[in-house]
Amino acid sequence: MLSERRLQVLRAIVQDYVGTEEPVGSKALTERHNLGVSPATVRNDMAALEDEGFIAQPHTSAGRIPTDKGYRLFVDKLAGVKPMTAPERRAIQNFLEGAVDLDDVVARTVRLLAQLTRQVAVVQYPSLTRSTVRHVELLSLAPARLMLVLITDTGRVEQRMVDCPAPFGEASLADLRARLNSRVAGRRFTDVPALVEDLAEPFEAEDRGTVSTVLSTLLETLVEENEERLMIGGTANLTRFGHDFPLVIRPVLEALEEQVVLLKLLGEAKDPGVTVRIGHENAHEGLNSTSVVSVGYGSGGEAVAKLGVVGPTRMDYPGTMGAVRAVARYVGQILAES
Amino acid sequence: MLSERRLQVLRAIVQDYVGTEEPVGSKALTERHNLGVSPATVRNDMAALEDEGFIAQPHTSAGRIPTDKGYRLFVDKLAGVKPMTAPERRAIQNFLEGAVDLDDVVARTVRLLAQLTRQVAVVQYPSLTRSTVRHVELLSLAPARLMLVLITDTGRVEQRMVDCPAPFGEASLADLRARLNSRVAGRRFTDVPALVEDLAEPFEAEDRGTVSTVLSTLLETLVEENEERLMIGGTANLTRFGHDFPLVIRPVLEALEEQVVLLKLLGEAKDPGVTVRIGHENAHEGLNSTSVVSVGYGSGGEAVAKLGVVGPTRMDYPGTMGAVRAVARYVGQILAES
DNA sequence: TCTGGCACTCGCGAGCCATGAGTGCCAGGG
DNA sequence: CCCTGGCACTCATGGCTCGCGAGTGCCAGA
Repeated sequence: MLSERRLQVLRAIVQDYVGTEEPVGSKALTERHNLGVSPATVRNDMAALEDEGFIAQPHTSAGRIPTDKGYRLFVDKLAGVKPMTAPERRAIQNFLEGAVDLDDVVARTVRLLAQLTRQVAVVQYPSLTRSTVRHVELLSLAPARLMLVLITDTGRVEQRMVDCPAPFGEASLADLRARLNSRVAGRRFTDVPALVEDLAEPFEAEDRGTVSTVLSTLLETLVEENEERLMIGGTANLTRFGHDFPLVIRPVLEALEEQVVLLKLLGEAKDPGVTVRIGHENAHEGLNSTSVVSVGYGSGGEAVAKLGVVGPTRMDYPGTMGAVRAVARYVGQILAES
Repeated sequence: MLSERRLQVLRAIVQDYVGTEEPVGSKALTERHNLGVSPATVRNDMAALEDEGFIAQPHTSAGRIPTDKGYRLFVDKLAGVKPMTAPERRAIQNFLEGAVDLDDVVARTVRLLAQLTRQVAVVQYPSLTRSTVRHVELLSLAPARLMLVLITDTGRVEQRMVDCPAPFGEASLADLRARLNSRVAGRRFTDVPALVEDLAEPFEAEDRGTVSTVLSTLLETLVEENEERLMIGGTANLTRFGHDFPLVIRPVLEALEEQVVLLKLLGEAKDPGVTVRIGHENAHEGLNSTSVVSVGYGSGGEAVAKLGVVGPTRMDYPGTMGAVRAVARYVGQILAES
């Protein structure tokens, strides 16, 4: 097992490297951190850390840089989450409170995260599956054409066209609208299928076709919208990646364009708290030299979606984790209020 | 005035430079294009073109590259728009026809444009001001709380909460819904304010407050939504910018994050056809080394929004213009159908 | 187990030079 | 008057050497 001092050496290496972007040597370490030992001792410790795979040297006569494994240890054991200061928290709250609708909340959150962390921010829209139905509306656009509008408790609105197998009268429409809402309003999306199962029964034979078409469209909407949307921002921060960045930035940009990839990325994190995936821990190849810090957020006790940032593995983990956690908390509050 | 041959020399320079990314010299020019004259003659022409500001040399002993002014002349006089081939057109149409709703149309358009041009694509959502109202729906969420849903002919849906000054009965609601739709359905957004002016009059005194609240919310929606949305994609193509790209890419990414900047960018183009803004012709500083190719598109004869691409000034203008024009045409078709 | 000392490695930047692409200019010919 | 071949000149580029110095590993002694 690694001695206490060796862990401190690792911590110092991570901190210095994150700060300077340059490989850190034994001498510089003893100067900047008072470890109470000489460079030679530190060298021995570094050799041990390298044997264990926590640090590596880019070329023979250079200092050491942390490996993914080194960052992992740092995050797990050596560093906490740096809480936001009170003024920062107030600023976050003020900024988010100005939002007028759900799109705006998400847009503001992305901007905020990107600015606070100076990294690329990713925010998932609140998921429909965990949401509840506020209202279902049916509009008649043409004799055999309806529009179905679904309104969720998070303020999201989804609409679908429905082509009816047969003309559908206004009276039937009002009837269906009333029955539908009395069944599903206030209920969770996941419960809806069971709740509407026998809804077509009371209708006249001629209307049943349309009713079941409407119902299946509704159910489809629930399922389809599980391909959840998300918003990203702060891509300009990619230029902070480092000197070799032309090679690194391209796959990252490509990955960021693939919503599927990002959703999987966020989805993988199962922890209730802040999750950090470092370098090769990310399944997607293009993101092998990035770290992803993510956390769930939600309007109640329950997480309805995730948000996070993507940055270089060489990032300020405590600060980033603190910012991500704080933003998630306040977004949750805002959603609960509205 | 520039002789015919000099224009051909300029055209050849632009084409070669776009192809090779390297300054082009007199000898290479005569070899690759059969101009029928010797390198020495070309040199004289080049000197003249340089005097006029159409080309420049990065350093003394290097070839020439086109200036913004050179590209401008090329686009205006020397190059046409390269039409898409039939298979390309079919592919565009097929790809866009798979779209299920407006969001999907825009998303697909962005992807398509980015792929065809290998550049950054920007697509503006169809504007509300030029659209017409398909339907206005009013839902009662609570005794004194309504939801207003606005559906446009382009398939866009906007919703707003309305807090009523007094409870509003179901009968009044149905009445208002009917009157409202009979007035505005099928009408242009710009005409709506005049059309609903006296709509509150037939109502009972106790309801008038609510009616006028609803109306003003509706009008607000029209105005607010002039802050139009847009979608961008293909940012990974920024890596094609060239060798010096770290310096260039950053301001571009920053500009792309500012929707306001992009909207202004697209808005500036007034031509009915494809508009090209080259390098410093772009008002925004960060985009001084990029060119923007944009065009309006719309579901009828009229343009309801713009789309375009942002790329390096050294781009294949004829091909890009062709792709942009073709995509706009097919998006218009798709919108008209739905 | 820590420390000081010492020899060794090797990436980096400076300086130097040859190369060659490309230019401008000029004098001669159609 | 315009085009052409020739010629001298410029200068960025790439290969090369070389010294510097940061950083290491190892060892002997406290």
